[in-house]
Amino acid sequence: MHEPAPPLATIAAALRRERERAGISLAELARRAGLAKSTLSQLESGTGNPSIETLWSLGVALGVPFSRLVEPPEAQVRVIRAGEGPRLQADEADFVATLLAAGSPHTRRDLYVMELEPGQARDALAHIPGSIEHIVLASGRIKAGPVGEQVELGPGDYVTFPGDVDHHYEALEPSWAVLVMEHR
Amino acid sequence: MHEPAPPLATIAAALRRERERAGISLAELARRAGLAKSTLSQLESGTGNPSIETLWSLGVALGVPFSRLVEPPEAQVRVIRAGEGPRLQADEADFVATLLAAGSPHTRRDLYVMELEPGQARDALAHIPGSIEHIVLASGRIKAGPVGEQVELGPGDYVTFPGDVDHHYEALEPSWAVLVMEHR
DNA sequence: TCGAGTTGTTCGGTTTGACGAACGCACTTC
DNA sequence: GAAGTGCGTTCGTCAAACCGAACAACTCGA
Repeated sequence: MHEPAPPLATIAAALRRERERAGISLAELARRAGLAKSTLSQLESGTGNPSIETLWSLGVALGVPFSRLVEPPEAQVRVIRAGEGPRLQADEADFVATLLAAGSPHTRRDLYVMELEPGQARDALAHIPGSIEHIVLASGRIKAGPVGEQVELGPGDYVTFPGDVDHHYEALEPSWAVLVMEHR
Repeated sequence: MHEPAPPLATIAAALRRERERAGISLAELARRAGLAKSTLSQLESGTGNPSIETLWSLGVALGVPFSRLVEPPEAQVRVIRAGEGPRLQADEADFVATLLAAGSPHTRRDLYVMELEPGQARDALAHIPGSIEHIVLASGRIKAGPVGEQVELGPGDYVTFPGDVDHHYEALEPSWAVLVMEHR
C-alpha cells in the first residue's frame, strides 16, 4: 500500500491557506510559533523540509490539528440512493456492504451501509492495526463484536469495537446497519 | 485551543510499536525506508527531531497513515442502547441528536443518531471550515442538504455535503438517521 | 517628503539531523 | 573456536534546517 502525495507541496499550500484563513501575517505567525520569518517564508514557498517540532509549533500557533497541515482537502455534495453504490459482496456470508464514503487514503473514514440476512455468521479477519468499527443498527436484529465479546443489537443501538482483532457479524433476522470504519 | 502532547516521545513510541507490530527489525525497516539504521535508532530512542520527509518515508515503509505516527491511540468496546447516550436538544427545532462517538479533539469524527419530528425546518449554521456531513436515513423521510441544494431522502438513502455552509434538516414524517460529522 | 511602521524576501553563519562506518552482542554453522 | 550472519547502538563527517540581519516594497501619518 503506497502513500500518495509528496507532502512538501501539500504542507506549503496548507500553511499558506491556514495562515490566511487565520488572517495573520507571515511575520506574526513566525513570532507566535517561535520561528524565524525566513524559515516560514521558505516553508510556504515550498523550499525546505521542516522538522516535526517546527511543523508542530506552527500547528499550535495556527490552532489547527497537526494532520491538517500534512494532508489535503476533499469532498462536495453527493447522494447515493438506497440500493445504489458499489456493493461489496462477502464471499462466504449473507452479507452485503455498500461503500458510501471513502476518506482520503491517509485519514480513512469509510462509511458503509451493511445488509445482513440470517444464516451463517460473518467471520471478519483483523484489519490493519488501529482500525475501529462503529455500527448503528437501522432495522432488524444482529449480534456483532469481537470474538467472545459479541453484543446483540436492536434498531437504534450502537456499538463500537477495535477492528484490528477478529470479530463476527451475525443477523438474527433480516437487518441493515450503518458501519463506520476508521483506519486512522 | 492548545495542542496536547509533545510529539517527540509519541513518535518514538509509535515507531517502535508499529515496527514491532509489523514484525520487522530496526535494520530492515531502515532499509525499506531508505534511511540509515543510526537515524532510526535515534528516533526510536526518543533522541532527535525527524524531518517530514524522513518520517513520511517511515510511514510508507510501515504501511500506516502518517497521522498514526504522530498521534496517540484510543478506543475499546462500547455499546449505547437506543435512547441512551448524551442527547443534544436543538433549541428551535424538532430535532434530537445523540452523540455516539467523538473523535479525538484533533481528528474529529463525531457520530450521531439524529431523531427528527415533522415541523419547522432545522436551520444549521455553518460549522468550522473543512467539516463534512454524512447522513444515512434509517427510517422515515427527510429533506437535507445545503441551502438551495436540499435532497429528499428515504430509508437507506445517503447524502454527503460540506458542513461549513448553511444547511437545513426537515422531517417530512417522524424519522431517524445516522449522522457522521467530520471536522478534520 | 520624510520618517516609522508594516509586509515578505534573500543573504551568511551556526546548529543539527542524517549518513556511513565501526562497534559490541547474540546466535548459527563449519 | 573461528568465521559467518543478524541485531541495535555509538562515533565522526557532511549537508541542510534554522537563525538573525539586512533587504526592497508598500502603507500610514506628521
